[in-house]
This record gives sequence, C-alpha cells and structure tokens, in this order.
Amino acid sequence: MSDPKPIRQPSGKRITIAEIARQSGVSTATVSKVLNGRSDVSPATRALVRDMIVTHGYRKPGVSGDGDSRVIDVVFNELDSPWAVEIVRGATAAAQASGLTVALTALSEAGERRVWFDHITSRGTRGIILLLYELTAKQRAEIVARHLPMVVVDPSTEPGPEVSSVGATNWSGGLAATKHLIELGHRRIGMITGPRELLCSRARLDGYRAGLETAGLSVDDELVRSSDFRVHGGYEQAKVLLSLPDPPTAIFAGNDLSALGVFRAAREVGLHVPDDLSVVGFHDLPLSAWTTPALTTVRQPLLQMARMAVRILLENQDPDAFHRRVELATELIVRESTAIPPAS
Amino acid sequence: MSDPKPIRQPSGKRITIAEIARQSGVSTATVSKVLNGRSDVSPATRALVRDMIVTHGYRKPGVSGDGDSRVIDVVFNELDSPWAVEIVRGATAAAQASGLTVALTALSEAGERRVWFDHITSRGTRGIILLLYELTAKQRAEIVARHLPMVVVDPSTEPGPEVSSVGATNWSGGLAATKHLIELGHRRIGMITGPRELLCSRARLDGYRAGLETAGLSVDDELVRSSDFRVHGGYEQAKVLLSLPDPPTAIFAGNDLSALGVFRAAREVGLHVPDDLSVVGFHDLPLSAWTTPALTTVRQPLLQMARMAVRILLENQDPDAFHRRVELATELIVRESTAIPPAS
DNA sequence: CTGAAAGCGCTTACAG
DNA sequence: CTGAAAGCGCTTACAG
Repeated sequence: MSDPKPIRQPSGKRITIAEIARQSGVSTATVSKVLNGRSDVSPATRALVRDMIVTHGYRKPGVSGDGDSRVIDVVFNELDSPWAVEIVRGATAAAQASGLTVALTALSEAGERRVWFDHITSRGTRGIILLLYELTAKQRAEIVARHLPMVVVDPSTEPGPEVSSVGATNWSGGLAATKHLIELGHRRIGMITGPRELLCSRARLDGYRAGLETAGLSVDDELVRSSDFRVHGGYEQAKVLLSLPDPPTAIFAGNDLSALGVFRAAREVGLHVPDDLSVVGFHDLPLSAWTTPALTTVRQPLLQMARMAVRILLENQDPDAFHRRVELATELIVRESTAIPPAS
Repeated sequence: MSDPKPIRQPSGKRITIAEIARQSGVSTATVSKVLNGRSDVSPATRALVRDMIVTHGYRKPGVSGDGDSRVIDVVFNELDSPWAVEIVRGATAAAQASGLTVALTALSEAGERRVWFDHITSRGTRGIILLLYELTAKQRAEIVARHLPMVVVDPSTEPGPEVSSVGATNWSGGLAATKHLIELGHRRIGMITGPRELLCSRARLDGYRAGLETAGLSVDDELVRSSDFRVHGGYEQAKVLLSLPDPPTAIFAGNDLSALGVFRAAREVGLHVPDDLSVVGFHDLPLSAWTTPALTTVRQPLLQMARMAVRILLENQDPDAFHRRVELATELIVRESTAIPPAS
C-alpha cells in the first residue's frame, strides 16, 4: 500500500485495475470481482476496493466517462409542480441547443437516491442540475470526487461555496408584491408562505415584511400563514385568514398555485376577487394569465433560470472552474386580481 | 470469406474483431485499425471491413448497445402543454420503477429530428415513446432496422400495424360529455375541437355528433369550431360561438386548456359559468379541479397511459414481439362548470 | 475468501 | 498497406 495518488491522473492516462489493486494491496483478480459484483469477496475487502475505485473515478476501458457523455441529469423532488415543469422545459431546450439530452429523475425518497447514484455512475453524465434538492454530505463528496459539475436551481438552503447556483431575487419580488398592495391602499395584508425551511419562502416573506415596515405598517403574525406551495394548502390557509375577526383585504400568496387556492377560498366565503379581496401570486406560470380573474403575480424567469443553469454547467466542465452564484431579476406583473380595498 | 451471419448473434455472444477479420479475410490488426480510424488502411479494405462491422452490429466490449441501455427516450413536440407534462411524469415514474431514466427530447423542427437520431445512435436507447409525433418513412425504417421498440402515445394518425400505441377512448369521452349536457337540458351545444388532423380531435368530435344524433338533435355545423388545443385558441373560438345570433347554452371544449379560454370569453361577454353557460373540458389536468368554477371534464388517464407505454416498450424488447394497441377508458367527472340551461 | 495463472479481446510498434 | 507478434487490461476457472 503506497501513498494515494492524486485523484486526477496527471498524464490523462486512465487508471487501471492493476493500479487500484496495488494501492488497495489486493490482486487484480479481486478488484475485477468487486467491479463485477461477484459474491466471493469479503465485505471488508469489497468496501476497501470500492472506496479506491470511487476515489480514483475508475471506469472500464471503452466506457465513456462523464466528460463525453451527451446527457445532463435534471433531478427534482416531484414533477407535480408547474414550477419544476418550467425548469425542465427550459433545461431541455438549452441542452438540445448544445447537442445534449436531458435525463429526468424524480427523487422523493432516500432509497431512490442511491439507485440514481448507481445509475449515473454506470451510464455517465455531463453534469447535474438539482432543483431545490438536498443531497447528503456523502453524496456531495461523491460528486466532487467524480468532478461532476453541478448547479442547484433555487437552492433550498444557503449553498456551500463549492456549489454553483441559480436563483431569483425572491426578496425583491416579495417587496414589490407588498408595495403594490400597499400603494393600492391595503393595510391588512395576509401572506401565505411556502415551506418555512425553503430559502425562497423565507426570502419572499422577508420581502413582504420589509415592504410593510418601509410603509410604517406593523407585521401582524396572525396574518402570516405557512403552507406547502400547493393549491390545496393555499386554499386551507386562505380559509383561516378569511375567517379571522379582522380579516385581511389582500393576500400575497407564496406562489401561483397557492394563489389559485386563495381564489377558491374567497369564492366559498362569498368574496369577489379583486373587489372584496386582492390576490398576488409568485412565479407567473403560463396558466396564470388565464385564471379568472387573471392573476397579478411576481414573474420569476424560470426558463431563463434553467438556461443559465445549463450554461453554468457546461462552463464548469473544468474541475478547477470557479463556481458561480446567480440571481435573476423578478418582475411584478399586474393583472386583474388586485384592486383598491373595499370601502369598509 | 464465408456466409454472412445473421444480424443478431444467436447465442447472445458478442461478435469479436477476430470473427469480423475471419469473415473479411483480413487480420485482426486491420479490423482494429478500421475501427479506430487509422489512416494506414487501403480504401477498399476499409470499405469491406466497415461493411462487415455494420452488418454484424459490432460494438467494442464495454460499449453498451441499445439492449442494455438504461435510458428510455420520450419524444414530443413541445413540453408546453400540461398534457405532455402528465405523460412525461407518468413515464418518468414508470421508468424509474424499472431502474431506467427518461431522456427528454422536444422535436419541433425536422432538423432537430436528424440531430436526435444521431444522438440516440451514439448513446443508445432502450426504446422510444413518441407523443403524437409523426416520423418520416425513412426514420421509421431506421428504427425497425435497429430493432428499437417504439410506442406511440395518442397517435395523431391511424398507426400502421408495425407500431404499438396507447390511446384513450376519445370517442366515448366525447359522447359522455355531450350526453351529460343533453341530460341537463341543453339543446344548442357548441364544440371547440383540437386540430382537425389529429385522430383524438376527430374521435372526440364524432362522439359529440353521435351524442347529438342519439338524442334526435341535429348537428349544426355553425356550432363546431376548430382550434389548436390552447387556451387562447379556445378563447377566440368561444368568442365566435357566443356572438352568434343564436348562441349555444353549453360548450364542449376539446381539452381543458381550451375550456379555460371559454371561461375567459364567457366572463368578457358577461356570462356566468355555469348559470348562463355550461362548459365541459377533456383531460382532467391536475389544475382543472381548482379552476373557478371547478371544471366538469372527461378524465383521460394520462399517468396510466404513460405507464402502459413504458410497459409495452419493455415487453417489446424482443424484436419479434407482437405489437399492441391499447385504449384506456375515459370517465366523465362532473364538477361545477355545468348546470341546467338558463331559462330563455 | 484470495490470488497465480491462463486466456480473451483488442491495440500497436514494427518488419516486410 | 498488411499482418505476425508482443503486450495491455481485464476476467475467470481453479488451487489453496
């Protein structure tokens, strides 16, 4: 067993099983068995060898590495939100423009993550675009070891310096939405946030708070409800807000989907949007221009975010590339769901 | 030089360069040179050997062929319709359950088709799921030559016997929607179809006609408008229908998206849905339960259709497998957008 | 469970 | 331009 070699083979020569064997202190036969998943290897030896293989990024000859893969992996939690769909659309278009294909993986459970990891190990990938998703420290390490470029879109937590990311100016968006409502004359403005642990939820909420405070209005915690970015969640929380003794005259929904839920809640309570209740969303999904009434919302440039993510990915192919943090601008789109508050 | 071997190696053993060399009457060294594009081979020899290589489908060891590819190709026109999104969702889930990844390709132009074809040739694919899409005869032939399993979802034209397909009972769905409206008391029922050239559009239209005729109502061509399955198209055609001297009291929209357009048109004309105008859609997209009012629609089991497509694909791996045609049942979902016609 | 040794498929430096 | 021969990287049947 000698010193571990640097991870990248300096000469560009591929590492061989002979070299792996030498460094692991076993025979080439044993390494070969581990590689082919034979059962006649002791767990300890297997673990040791597998570790060496991963560390060195060993690949069988002929198996093309990540560098010449024509596939970009887009990984998300669930494709059930139009938000994810927009990112996938944008990534597909951008990838195709560069002669690449997007491979889709939905990772709702931890078990699926392992499978996916084995997967990209066996078929190779040019890089990974992660939507919101969190990886374990170990998986992160494995990605770094493999020199896989990775970009996180709308990171759910503050990403480490080793990760590139693309987001949107959520705070400014929240501020703009709130300012708009205040300028219309609203004083009691409710907010339905997304999951509290998500960075974008908190940024939008803080933008909302900043908007109120700038206008000299106090933040009433009773008016801030936390939800899950889904229609039904928005509906439920809106019901709570609207049944308050002193209900809000406007609701800023954390995303367009929850805004739809607010519409429904308003309808059930007999309130008319926007005459009795103003509603602002966040995202500007394709459908939001077509709701009844058309939704006033903060546009998040999802397609451009996806395009940017692909671009950063392809520019980060060099393992020594510096990583990048980008936030694209949001923009308030005023449509029909906001108006001056009802004369009380 | 002996008889050419069958294209598929009968024993499952891969063909070696030694075998290619034997059949070409050259040495293995020469075959290797051809494979690696070395220049020191005479053009005649090169042509002969290359021919042999192609005929036998030779691949270097380690390079995985289509058969062991872990990727399923899903090909569509544009991912801009929620319909396509649902199919992609379903296919992704089903593929993952079988340890496969879905690769996405949007093919709006003929040029992109060529690129995609080169693509799947170089990286291999387990099979192709085509949404609506038409291929040229040449591309079809290439797919057959490569023994690539292919399934068409919602075929746009009557597919040939060599193609497997998954659809839905569009005709029955159209009939059910129309019957529902007639039973509510409607007599003037408009229809906004999708593109006329699409099989599913025509089937839904014919179901509508059958519904009217069964009830002893005549089909008024003035009430049938053709559109593009998009919100804006539905909006435009609804405007036309509603400004007729004798406007319909109900509109059957060819899909949920156009139904949304009808909602908007109704609102602009000052009609209330469902009191003044009943609206039925087709698809039952996730959002359709959340429109205001909630949409009465014909559910097309998109997720199941996708799952079925993946299943057929994997079962058709054997090139001699018989091809399958499946139509899954549709179901009328009554919600809030339909009611008895207004008392004229 | 391990590895020495035989062997397989491919590549390449070199002689002709 | 061709191929015999050496050699490389990997796998596997088998002895221990």
